Amino acid sequence: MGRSPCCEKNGLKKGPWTAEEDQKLVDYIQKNGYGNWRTLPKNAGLQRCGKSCRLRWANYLRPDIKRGRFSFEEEETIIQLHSVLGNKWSAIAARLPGRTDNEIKNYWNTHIRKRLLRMGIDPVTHNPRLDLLDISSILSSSFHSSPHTNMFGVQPLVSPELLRLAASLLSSHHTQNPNLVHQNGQGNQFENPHQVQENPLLQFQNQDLQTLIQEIPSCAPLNNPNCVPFTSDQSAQLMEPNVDQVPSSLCHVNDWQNNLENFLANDNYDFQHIIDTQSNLTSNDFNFTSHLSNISTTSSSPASLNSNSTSYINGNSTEDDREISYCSNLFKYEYQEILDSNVFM
DNA sequence: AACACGGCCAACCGCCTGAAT
DNA sequence: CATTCAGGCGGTTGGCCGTGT
Repeated sequence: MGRSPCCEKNGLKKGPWTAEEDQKLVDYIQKNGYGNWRTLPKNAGLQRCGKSCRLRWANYLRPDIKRGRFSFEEEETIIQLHSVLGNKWSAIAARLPGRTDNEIKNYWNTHIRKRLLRMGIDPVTHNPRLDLLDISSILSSSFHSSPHTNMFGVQPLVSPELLRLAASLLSSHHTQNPNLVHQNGQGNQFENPHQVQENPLLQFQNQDLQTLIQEIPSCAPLNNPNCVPFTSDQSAQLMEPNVDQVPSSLCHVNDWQNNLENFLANDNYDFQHIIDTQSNLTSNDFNFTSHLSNISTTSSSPASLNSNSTSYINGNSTEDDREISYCSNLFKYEYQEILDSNVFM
């Protein structure tokens, strides 16, 4: 025989907890501690099963739970951890003090996942969505002549061809590096060892990519101490028509865009050489920036001004601003991944 | 004011693993 | 060794609430 049943399951209450039930549970745990969820409800005078009590305590009543909106740093941490751990919410929660797995799971499904999809990023693989590449290809063909936005309100970050190449390179790198393989053991959907040998990007030189990564202008880098939440004064300043008053720690989106465009036009990086030597690539493959042009024109948040696409990038800004930051960092991250992999050796 | 709709999130469901018997 | 269950986890649901019409 096995263990005896923990409790009589008939007649137990389900559904939302009342304040009275919460108080009973808190009082009991404060006096006796928790651990034996099997006997706890009976001892605490609750008509609930132990499982329900454990969940209520862990997700809501625990005193060290942090409430309120997720910070920019927390959000970036979730995205980065999810790219490595997948849907291991408890493992992700273990690295975010005060946040529960349930809360992170809900936040992912209601906010982050949708935003990644809107950005054309597969929230499962964190790679560009292959199902959008054909659409992106059509839209990017008129990239130079007309800065139109696509159905998501943004320009493609990179060309379809480059996305495909990056995706295949990343997938080969992920399968080579055990630290980047999901814990559930599932392989990357792009896994194909032969792609590495066939990929023309392999002919890029290490120095070219290193130069590219180092010189891409930064915007709101992760963990940058200068990227701090808006104070009320700063928010007020952002609403003022005189944009010269904006604190220097904030990066004006137009400045960032101009910097990036200047960089791309700079002779320091010989794009033409790459284009000339790679028959699969064209000049369109190196246009990254105009997706910013339609950002924040409709937002009424203090982080944005409503005219002329004036948005500011800092550590605690609007969802649009977070998209810019994430796009930029994702772009740099992808190239760093390519460089870090040993496929050039 | 009434209704419809969609977003959010607390709580439940079902499965898996390891421990107890 | 087989059986049974507690605890833990991820997926899903249903009700509440805000917003739009």
